[in-house]
Amino acid sequence: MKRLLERIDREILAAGGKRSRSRAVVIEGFFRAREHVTIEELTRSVHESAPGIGAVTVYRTLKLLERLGYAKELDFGEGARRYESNLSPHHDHLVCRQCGTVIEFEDREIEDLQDLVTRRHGFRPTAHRLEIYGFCRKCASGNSPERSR
Amino acid sequence: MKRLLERIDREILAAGGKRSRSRAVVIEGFFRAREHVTIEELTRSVHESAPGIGAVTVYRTLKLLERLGYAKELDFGEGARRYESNLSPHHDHLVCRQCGTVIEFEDREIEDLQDLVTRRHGFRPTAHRLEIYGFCRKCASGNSPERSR
DNA sequence: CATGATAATGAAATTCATTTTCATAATAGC
DNA sequence: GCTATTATGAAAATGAATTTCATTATCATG
Ligand SMILES: [Zn+2]
Ligand SMILES: [Zn+2]
Ligand SMILES: [Zn+2]
Ligand SMILES: [Zn+2]
Repeated sequence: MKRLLERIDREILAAGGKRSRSRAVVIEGFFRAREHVTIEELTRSVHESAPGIGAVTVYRTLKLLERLGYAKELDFGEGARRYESNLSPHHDHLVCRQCGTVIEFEDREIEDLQDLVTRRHGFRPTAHRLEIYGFCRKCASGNSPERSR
Repeated sequence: MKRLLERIDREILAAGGKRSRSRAVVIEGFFRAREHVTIEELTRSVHESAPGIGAVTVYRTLKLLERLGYAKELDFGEGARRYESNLSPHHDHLVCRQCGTVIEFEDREIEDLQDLVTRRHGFRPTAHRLEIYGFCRKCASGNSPERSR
């Protein structure tokens, strides 16, 4: 973690930026937070140790991390974006509409078929999103837990 | 088209709704519009023949069509939703980030693999979205046309 | 064809996530 | 330390979508 934060700091400096305490707190908070976190959730968690940090800084810091390639913006159609760290390899998502649980999956075959499709259309892909919505095992089986997020 | 509009009218009546001129104009406009239309585009096109119709009615009518199963809400991450008619069979989208062109595709294998994935996780799927972003043939080859939408 | 009940409309107001503005504070490099 | 520049946070602005509400249109019935 320390290494990671130092590396990001160096990249910010190299890009003409400056270090800042607030931003460091947000970045560390982001990597400690669970995946698929909303700005609002992250802001609240950051406020526990640093109440002075404005939500705007959280917004700005996540945009920055995204630009640097460390964060990925997600949109599960809830009205507010989520972010996940981009350290783990590419994956797609199963999103439970009942309890909000998000299951990550990676399917090499699907990815390969996507490449075939784009090639067939002369399309040069830069990114994709595959989300499957529905009900997770628990919620599908009737004993639906509370919506946890 | 006439048949379709009558059928929708009947379904609205059956559901306790009433007919309305404005709504009929919006619905017809929607089915005549090109696919993947935004509310703003549809409102503008509707205004050409019926300037009095408020955008709110367009919003409401598309929500209604969605509830009845005739329209599908899309979100290509542009900040405004798009809608497409739900008459054609399921398909997914290639979206060009340069010119906005949207190519529809349907890949039985990908769909089947998605089913496998969900089953593997005990997940009961109700919907999915697969969008591949990048550059269409024209834009990838350099002679990038203007952004058309 | 009234008439009363209910649904639909449109303008304006509201909501809510996100972005922008701007005055102030912090940081880097000298 | 000094200066130039970047970062911050509060407040304001933005913009899509929704809600409110007074008015209008539509339906069923007599
Ligand atoms: Zn994928
Ligand atoms: Zn994920
Ligand atoms: Zn599909
Ligand atoms: Zn489509």
